[in-house]
Amino acid sequence: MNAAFYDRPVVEVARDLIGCVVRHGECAGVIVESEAYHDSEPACHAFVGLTPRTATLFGPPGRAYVYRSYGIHACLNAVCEPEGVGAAVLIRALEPVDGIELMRERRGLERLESLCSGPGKLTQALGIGLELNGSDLLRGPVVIAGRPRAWRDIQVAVSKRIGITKAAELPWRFSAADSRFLSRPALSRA
DNA sequence: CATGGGATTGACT
DNA sequence: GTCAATCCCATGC
Repeated sequence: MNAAFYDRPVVEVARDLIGCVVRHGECAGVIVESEAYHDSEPACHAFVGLTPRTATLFGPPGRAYVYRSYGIHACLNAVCEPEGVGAAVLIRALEPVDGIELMRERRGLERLESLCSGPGKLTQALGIGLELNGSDLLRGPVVIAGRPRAWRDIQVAVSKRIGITKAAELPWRFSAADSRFLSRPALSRA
């Protein structure tokens, strides 16, 4: 993975991240669900413009945007598009690959399919907190690597984004077809 | 300075 | 299916 990968239209990057690997320390998982957000549409945090909260989104591509959701959870995004454009891909679900026992400890759960099947779950499983906001996804501590061979020709499904009230009709959610590790099934349409 | 709303989750009816 | 937990921060007075 290189810097140019993220310096592209955010919807393309969201699709291409399916099958890629997120790693933090000994824990890692394959991305099976993602969503695109862009400052031109109101569901994106960057829609309000450049503020302290959105500064990371408008910064250089290839960085992590980590924010607190509902006062409780952290959610991980990959910042995309050129500096000055507020856009990012929300990582919504992973298929656990490495460090599974540590994930189980952090989550307090055994079931493999429940460890990373949601944006707040996977940050808990991988130990990703707000202190990693703005960190470099090419250098770490959190890194995203390209698709393993087995995931090279995976089928990607398209659907509507989940859990938002504004611009909810945009088909900007992507998922690995038939994955058992999604936050919700991808029933849908392009 | 006070207020209100989430890109969610897990527990409960 | 319903609902509370909990906190950052954008907005408005």
